[in-house]
Amino acid sequence: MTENQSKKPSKSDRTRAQILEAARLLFAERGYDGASIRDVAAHASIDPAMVIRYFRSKDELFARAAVVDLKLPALRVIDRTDIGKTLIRRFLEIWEDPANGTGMAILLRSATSNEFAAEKLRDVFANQVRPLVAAVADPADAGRRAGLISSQLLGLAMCRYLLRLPPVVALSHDEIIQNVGPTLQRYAVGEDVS
Amino acid sequence: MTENQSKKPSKSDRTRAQILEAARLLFAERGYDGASIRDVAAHASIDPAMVIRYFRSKDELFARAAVVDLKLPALRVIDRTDIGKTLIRRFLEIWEDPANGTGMAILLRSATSNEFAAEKLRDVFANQVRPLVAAVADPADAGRRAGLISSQLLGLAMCRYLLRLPPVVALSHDEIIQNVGPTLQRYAVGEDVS
DNA sequence: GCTAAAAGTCAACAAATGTTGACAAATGGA
DNA sequence: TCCATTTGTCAACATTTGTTGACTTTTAGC
Repeated sequence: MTENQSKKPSKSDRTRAQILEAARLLFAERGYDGASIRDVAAHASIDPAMVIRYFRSKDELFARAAVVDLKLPALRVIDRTDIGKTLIRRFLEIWEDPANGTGMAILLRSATSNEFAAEKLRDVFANQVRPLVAAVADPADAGRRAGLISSQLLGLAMCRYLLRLPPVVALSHDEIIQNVGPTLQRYAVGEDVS
Repeated sequence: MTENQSKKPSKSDRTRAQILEAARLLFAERGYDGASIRDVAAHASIDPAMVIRYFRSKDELFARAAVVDLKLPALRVIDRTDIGKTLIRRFLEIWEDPANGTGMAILLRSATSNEFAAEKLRDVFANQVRPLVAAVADPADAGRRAGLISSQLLGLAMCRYLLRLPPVVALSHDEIIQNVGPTLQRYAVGEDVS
């Protein structure tokens, strides 16, 4: 395998990193179809052939670029009445953090027209949001509750970061937390959620 | 203008309609980039050149295909305590109606990577959702409230119809109305929304 | 039935795309 | 210094794409 021996930061693993960085930027801004290998190469000041040499194909490059780890807080240890606010607060942090925010943008930007991205995005919510909800609510309801939470979080991200709907862009963090927090709180542990 | 004189259903305006129907179907399923003119032509059992003849370009074809009218009910005349449920109920109807649902799918599917679609989608919420909210809430807050509502509706549509997140797909209409209704109600007229 | 306009067919274009292979330059250990 | 491996460059490929123009077939009024 060509995995890191964790020894040499040698020479042009840097090239590899530059390509990946450029790819993440462009995939996040333009989506899978909109970002060509030539665009990525130009952005990394490198030859298009190098992109293929380092990553075997565009699909594989995209797979390497579309990495996300929400690092959601364990809801078990937080105040049960603050689940909603904690969730939305953490979510905003993720989107603002260049590393994770870019990953989410990459997935969301391409998920509507790229089955791989769609599957990856479903995975994120199935493996990172749902188990988290299962820890605080009846596991039998966890799927539905996680689905509802996902719909609100994903819609907010769409409106604010991709679609850039002006009134949603204008919201401050505090306003979002105050407004969306209660929604998530109810979806997570509300008794009226069937 | 080549507008209908509302006289002749003559001959191959039908071709035009077939092309448009095929285009709407494919744009809704695969997005702007994913649906080629040749695909559309094949689906309409017609020559690709005909697509260009009838609609001058792919952009123009897309513009003709991406038509949406939410036909939202006037919130003024409905029970003020039922705004949320009415909204979400109407929204579900739209997405199930082949005509309007397809239009929304076209826009949403392409909005993340096509600026025209994004602008059109922003228009839908600015011109159809916002004024409706302004009729029942302080007009000064209408933008923010409409934005929040949009985020939830759009996220639900993403999860249920495009991303097909299993737990969200599994929800019945009644469950959605019961769960999402209160959220929209609070976004529309809730006193704790800043 | 004749003819002009409409509707449809066909082949080809230019551009963009993912990908490849042959070749040159640089690097680093012996 | 020499040589083998790595790193980079260049030109080209095959395919797909939107689009066009020349041409043929069909239609419809006289």
